Amino acid sequence: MSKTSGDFSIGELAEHTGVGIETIRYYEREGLLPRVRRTQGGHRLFDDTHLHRLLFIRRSRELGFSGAEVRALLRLVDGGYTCGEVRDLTLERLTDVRMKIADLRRLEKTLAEISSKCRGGNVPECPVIEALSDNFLR
Amino acid sequence: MSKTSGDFSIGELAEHTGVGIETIRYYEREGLLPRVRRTQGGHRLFDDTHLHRLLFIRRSRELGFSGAEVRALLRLVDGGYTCGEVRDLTLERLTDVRMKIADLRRLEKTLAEISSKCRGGNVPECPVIEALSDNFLR
DNA sequence: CTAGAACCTGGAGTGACTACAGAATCAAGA
DNA sequence: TCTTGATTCTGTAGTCACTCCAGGTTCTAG
Repeated sequence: MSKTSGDFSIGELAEHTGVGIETIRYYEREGLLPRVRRTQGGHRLFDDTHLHRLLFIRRSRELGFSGAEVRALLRLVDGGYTCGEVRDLTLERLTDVRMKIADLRRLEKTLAEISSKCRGGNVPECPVIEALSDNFLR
Repeated sequence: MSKTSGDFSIGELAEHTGVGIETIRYYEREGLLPRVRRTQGGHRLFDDTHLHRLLFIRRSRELGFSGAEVRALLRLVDGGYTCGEVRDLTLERLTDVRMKIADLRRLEKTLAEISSKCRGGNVPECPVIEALSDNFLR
């Protein structure tokens, strides 16, 4: 089996998707990507289906889905999913993200407050430190 | 050295803070918590300072600070810094937090968008999957 | 045909825990 | 005081999602 026009080497696939070579091999090992064709010499030959699946995986990961969740999404894709199942996963993720944002905004407020009280200089006693240890993160 | 009124066992500390026993030991090993007193038998004896520090660490971790970042925050608390240094470090954290918030808000927007298009149910066509599969995310 | 770029496998390392085995210690009741 | 069962101890290994490396093989352009 040799490379034809529609095929990618692993390096080309990595370049097209922004996913590292090692990571692609890892995904294959873990079964997120299906087993792939090889050349006589053993080099991997990918095609468009791999490209799409890999982009799907990358986007899902970027959105914060865990490996297991990506696996679940892929199972749904592969085997006749229902819209409801997918929506549940997505909404769970959304709730999670919103909670993290709320937490970070509280922290931002605290950090902004205490840093605004400080005008720098070499004074070794700084009220910020007290604010940090007492107030910080309630 | 034996346990007195102000002391906690590791189990009590875990219960008070919601941090697992193994994780507390891990933090001590990694130097996030200072070396702790022991009974004659070798059991750890914690006090309020450990309690506060542990709560601080837990909260920071929950907010997505890495171990290294928590370490930096703790150095702030521990002192030995001039007011100027403290302010710089605080502002660095603040920038960091704001970037994290921006990232998460983009993420939230995307998740909300794609999940809002979905009405659930048993329909086998799902806009979430389509969104993940197509080029529509950037 | 050859040089060197790209690729291969198997294994180890990372960060931040988490789990476990087997031994020692502790606290409370008889 | 003794016993019993809960708790804690150390040290090691496992988890997740990669990432890096060594040492060897294959591919491709000139």
